[in-house]
Amino acid sequence: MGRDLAAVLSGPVLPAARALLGCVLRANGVAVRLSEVEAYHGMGQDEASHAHRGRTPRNTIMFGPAGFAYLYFTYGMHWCMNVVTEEEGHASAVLLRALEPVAHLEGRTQGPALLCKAMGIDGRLTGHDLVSDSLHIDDPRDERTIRVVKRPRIGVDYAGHWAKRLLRFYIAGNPFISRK
DNA sequence: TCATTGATGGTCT
DNA sequence: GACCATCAATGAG
Repeated sequence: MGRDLAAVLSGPVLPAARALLGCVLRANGVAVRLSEVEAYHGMGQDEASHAHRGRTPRNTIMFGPAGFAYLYFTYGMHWCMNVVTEEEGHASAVLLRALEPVAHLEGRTQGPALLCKAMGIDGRLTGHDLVSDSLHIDDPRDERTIRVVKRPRIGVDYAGHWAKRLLRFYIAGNPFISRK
């Protein structure tokens, strides 16, 4: 991971989420481009965040330093991946919701669980950093400006006014999006 | 096109 | 015991 991206991930979650759009994720030898993400704030704030009630065994990686993977298992069958952001002790993260293949890739990639399935990512990677051979995120430093669409997050209707906040981001015009 | 539901099991109260 | 940052299949309109 480049120095600039690492610095942004160590800062506030909104710019971090924005910066991850268009970045190249590589896992198990496959490279893809991130096309849709969601931002989740830390403890005591965001009612949709896994960390909002405090630290538990599951979410403890969210409280660590930025640039690590937080994997969680949900609905009895799906893995979803986050990138931890902000400084150690602040539990915010960015959920990876969809990606655009850059080479041949089997299966659909529009949705957080589909993304993990297609990339062969599961709970074994939780707590893993994003600078290794098996898991890596890089900013391609593309000169093109990415137009970002902001929408409410998916599947968090229980979260009161936090459900309405525009914390879901995707690349405008990109077809690899989980939902219109 | 939209709403509903079953699958399936970890996590937290 | 209830809930769940999901997905695919189903059926109504």
